[in-house]
Amino acid sequence: MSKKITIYDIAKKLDITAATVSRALNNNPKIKEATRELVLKTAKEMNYEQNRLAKALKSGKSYNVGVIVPRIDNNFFGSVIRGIEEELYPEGFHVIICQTHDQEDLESANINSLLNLQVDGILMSTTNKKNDDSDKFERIMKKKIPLIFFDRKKDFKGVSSVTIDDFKGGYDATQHLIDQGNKRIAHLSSDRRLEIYMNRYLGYKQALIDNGLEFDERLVLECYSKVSEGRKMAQKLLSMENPPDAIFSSSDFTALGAIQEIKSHGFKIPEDIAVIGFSNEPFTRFMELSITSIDQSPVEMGRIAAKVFLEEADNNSKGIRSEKKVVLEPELIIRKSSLKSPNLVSEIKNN
Amino acid sequence: MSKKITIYDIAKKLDITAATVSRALNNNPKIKEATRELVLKTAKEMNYEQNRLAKALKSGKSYNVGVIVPRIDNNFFGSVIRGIEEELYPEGFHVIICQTHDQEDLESANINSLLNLQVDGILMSTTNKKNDDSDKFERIMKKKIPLIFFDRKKDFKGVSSVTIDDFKGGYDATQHLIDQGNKRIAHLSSDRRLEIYMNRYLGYKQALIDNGLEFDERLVLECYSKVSEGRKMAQKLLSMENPPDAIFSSSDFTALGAIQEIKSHGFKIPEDIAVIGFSNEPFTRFMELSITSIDQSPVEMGRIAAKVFLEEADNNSKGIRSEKKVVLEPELIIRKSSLKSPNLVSEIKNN
DNA sequence: AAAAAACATGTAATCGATTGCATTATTACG
DNA sequence: CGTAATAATGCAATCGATTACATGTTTTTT
Repeated sequence: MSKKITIYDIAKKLDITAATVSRALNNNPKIKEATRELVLKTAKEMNYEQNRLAKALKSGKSYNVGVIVPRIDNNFFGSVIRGIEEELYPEGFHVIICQTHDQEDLESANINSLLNLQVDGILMSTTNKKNDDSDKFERIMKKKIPLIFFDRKKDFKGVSSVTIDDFKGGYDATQHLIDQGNKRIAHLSSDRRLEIYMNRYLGYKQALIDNGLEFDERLVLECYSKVSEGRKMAQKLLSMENPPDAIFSSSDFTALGAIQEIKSHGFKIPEDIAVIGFSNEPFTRFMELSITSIDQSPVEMGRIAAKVFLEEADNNSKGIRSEKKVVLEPELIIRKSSLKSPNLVSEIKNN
Repeated sequence: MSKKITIYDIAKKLDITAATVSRALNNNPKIKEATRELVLKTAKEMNYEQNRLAKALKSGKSYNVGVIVPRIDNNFFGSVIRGIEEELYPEGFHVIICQTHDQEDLESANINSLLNLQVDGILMSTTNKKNDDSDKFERIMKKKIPLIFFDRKKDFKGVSSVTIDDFKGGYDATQHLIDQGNKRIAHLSSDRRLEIYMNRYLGYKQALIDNGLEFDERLVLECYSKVSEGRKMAQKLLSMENPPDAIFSSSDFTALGAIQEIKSHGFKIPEDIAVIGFSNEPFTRFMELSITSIDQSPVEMGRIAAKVFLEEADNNSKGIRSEKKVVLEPELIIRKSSLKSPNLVSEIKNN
């Protein structure tokens, strides 16, 4: 039965006002020490718990932040969310999760839905590909609540973002393949209307150019980030009159598919064809033929995104507008799938 | 600037009362059709959005549910949450995520925190191991909001749960190993104060007994669910005077560690030692030496947990108390790490 | 000891939406 | 056409906490 105890109940019991109780509980300096202690003690005795909805309604702050991702059952996004949650929880914020499944209409719906909930901020990895469709983001900005992009960002003035340097990731991966003696390097890309894929592609291209290698349009294929797609693409590459000697994939999953396909054709990895993925998914290091990949430090990304949010929320309350673009360094994790020089094998990290 | 539009703004504009506006927006039948339409139209024009906090305060329902898991950057829990989110979102509920990191004090803190938020229900996979420490759960039950356990449950009267039949999982895995001709089967267990691990262990034991095999206490080792621990345990097993010919691990990660260790000693899998894991983590099927495992259909588990919550919330409002214990069937996914009979190799599913 | 200053508490409005009850407008019917 | 019945709307309280402002109380100062 135990009904909810409110400050009025405490007030009645002590024969004082709810206002006094509220102040006592909030450490308002105008309250006599004795009163405060009495209130605190009574509150504990009566098992009082603040109604956060009421507080939120009054203050306009819900102490909830919305996080929108394509999907959560995925190591990368799961890890980012973990970082966000861990950073925000100690500050009293709660994290509300929404998934878009890469559908733009769901993304809009999620945004509306979160705004209705009066979230204090939105952290998201967008799935938005059209440039003209920025209304939904403007709705957030109009509400004056912080909007922070992570990984998949959109460029707006006044909007912060935390990303990794995808260009450098693509560049480093390609440079590594070149250093290993590969000359004809293919690239498995993905929807380049998303900045991340475009930048990985551009990094790849630049590395080729900087090293005086030919950039062959036909060696760049676009596909979804799925194992099966990787297999298909590898098949295409293998059937070319002049197949590549290495593949830089913008996804670990397509890299895996490519590896499976290449092996099934009797080719050796990395000797015949070297392969590099992107994201450093857990399985890349678990494989017997471990896969070289680019680590994006997702937990760190989440933590930083959360910190940026906290800063902005703070600035916001002071009327300051801020914009922060954090770019993290990608880390090339060299593993067996790309390392030809036997004298370097010992350098392979086991994790 | 655009301040938030409330029903009062609409009321003022139309020269009617907020009450009428509220009723019109809520399709109250007492409102004249013309008025309703006018209100709806005006609301749209003015870009009205309901303040869910106010509604929640008044109704006592927040349309938020809390989900507590050990961690979210883990395929299993990520997938369960995905299922929960997908089921609840269309019903207007939002999912608030909390992580316990397997620390019981954090679990308590999370529960308190969610209760303060006035969540309408809590879905959780407990990390609680002590039997006496049920106060925190009772706090939830006292609040009369649905509490649903998934995967790692606690048994309380009136509390629902969605789990898989871990006993059967353990039994099936062991039976499969026996069917493959193994006689000395070890078991890598984990903290058996948690029902799931206890049940997997019991299933393993029962299968041995049912098949007339000796149950050797020394072949049961307990460790954390980590790759490194799996290696350690495998080392122990290999150094026995009479090592096992198969290992059933209650975790895919320890299974992987064991496989790595076994291979490094020059033994063949599954010929010398067969290995089975538990959870069907993505990497188990990606490996070249794919790992046999038990699938727990996590997304489904999440969906069902969410459905049970919805039912209970509904019952609750009708004053009905309900309790539902759903037990899902585990599925043995046979892969290379356990399949000795060459004539069956073709049966291995590729996914 | 009176006035001023400092301190502690009370009063009442507010956040935005909902809802039982009262009131008014409309329709129906004899 | 008057009145009962019904439909539509208004009034005001409520959910629980916060807070500017008013009021009351104690302490300090001279």
